[in-house]
Amino acid sequence: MNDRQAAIGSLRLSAKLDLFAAFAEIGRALGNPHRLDLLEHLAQGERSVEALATKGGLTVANASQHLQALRRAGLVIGERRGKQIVYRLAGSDVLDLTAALRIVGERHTDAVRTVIEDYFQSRDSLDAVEFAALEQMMADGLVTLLDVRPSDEFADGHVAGAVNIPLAELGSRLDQISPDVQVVAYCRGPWCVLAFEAVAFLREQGREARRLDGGLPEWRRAGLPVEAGSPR
Amino acid sequence: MNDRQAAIGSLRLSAKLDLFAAFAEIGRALGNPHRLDLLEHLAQGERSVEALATKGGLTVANASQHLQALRRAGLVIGERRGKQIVYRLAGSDVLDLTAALRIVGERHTDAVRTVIEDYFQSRDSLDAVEFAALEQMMADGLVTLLDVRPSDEFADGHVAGAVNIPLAELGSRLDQISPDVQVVAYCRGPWCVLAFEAVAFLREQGREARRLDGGLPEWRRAGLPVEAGSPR
DNA sequence: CGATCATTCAAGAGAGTTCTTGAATGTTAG
DNA sequence: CTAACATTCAAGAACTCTCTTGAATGATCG
Repeated sequence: MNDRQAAIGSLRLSAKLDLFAAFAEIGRALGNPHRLDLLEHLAQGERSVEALATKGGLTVANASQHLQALRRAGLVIGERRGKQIVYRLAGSDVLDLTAALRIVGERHTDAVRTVIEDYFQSRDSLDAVEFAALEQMMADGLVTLLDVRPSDEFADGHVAGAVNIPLAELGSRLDQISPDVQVVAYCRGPWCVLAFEAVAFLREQGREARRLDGGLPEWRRAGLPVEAGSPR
Repeated sequence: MNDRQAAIGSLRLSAKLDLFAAFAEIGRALGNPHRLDLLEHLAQGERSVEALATKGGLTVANASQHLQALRRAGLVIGERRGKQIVYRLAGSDVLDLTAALRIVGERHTDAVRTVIEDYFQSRDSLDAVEFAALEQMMADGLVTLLDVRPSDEFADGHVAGAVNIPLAELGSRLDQISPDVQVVAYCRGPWCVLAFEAVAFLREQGREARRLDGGLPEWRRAGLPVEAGSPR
């Protein structure tokens, strides 16, 4: 029996480390800002390596390497489609994982609060509109729903009834937003900074503006209406 | 307006990278097998640095460094209590995060399946007993619930009605387990290898044994009865 | 079938992580 | 106040990660 006991002991240690090493690989994949950015873009829909590189501000070779790290961790899947390789999230549980990461970050990490407060003086801009509240406001005609992502992403799919004004054009197209109703802005996800900035800018301009609590992936996942088509 | 536009642009980039860097720090904290092990131990209850170092097979200085990485990421909290510093999980959302990590690992990472299959030839041992099923079996008197953690952890808190036989003593204390009823084994959590090995060993010995789907932290979190006291 | 395009591979410089060792800090007990 | 104790800090060696550059692969198009 002692041989078996010894075997159990040594086996335990290596099996445990191997198992934890596999989980740690997923953790490491989440441990880089660019890779989190890539995951956010992939949460919008599938994308080619080149598209992801452009959106993420990376060289193609570098983006490819990050995507391979994500693939090894089982977070994304790459599939050849014609000349390109198209990546997508490996499953909806990946969204759950990033959401869990976000919740821990929001609650416990001073860094996150500090970053947000550094850029947006008033805490009000943190106060987000829930999906259900937005639907009510839209039904009542009390709101302009503003999608501040770039036009190509809007065209690829957006919340039904949203108007697209990319953040960069917000200043010059302010006259296209009725001053009489509140604005609710959204972008790629709950951490997407575009919406924070749009809200900050609109408030500076004297508009009543708030952020939507979540972006397109969360909206889609809640089974709420999404439409696609060319931007205005 | 153009100044403001430019400001928005540059701000956007740095704010985004800062935010994602904060989240990535949490990811990195999850990106090391020893730190995942420490989190599993902390999920049992609060522990001093020395206790964690011993359980994790680390030097005290090294354990301290890992714990500080976890603390910077907002995953654990350290509090001075007398001469010692006692660490605990920063919140229940940390359990949610590790659970999300586990789910992605189980579904998508070949490495996890490979590791498990390498050590446990029969897939049956993966087939875990749910909490509700266990409660029914216990009510019917059809089961021996076996806690295979070391005695000190058992004494610190365990599932009500469980019997403690640490894995290392399982061979020599086999006669203390009735051969007439099924055995359900559990340990520290869903990835804890002790229970896997106990099940493998018991099956080799011709016993009917299965793993509980979760460990003490999950049981406690489900609001199910926990008792503390000295081991037999 | 050769040209072109998208992606991956390979190698290397620079930065960050991990673990070890020994000293420093801060708290308690006598 | 001093000794003992638990933890943290600091520095350095070995290793891993990240990004860049240029070449290699593999698919499509004419």
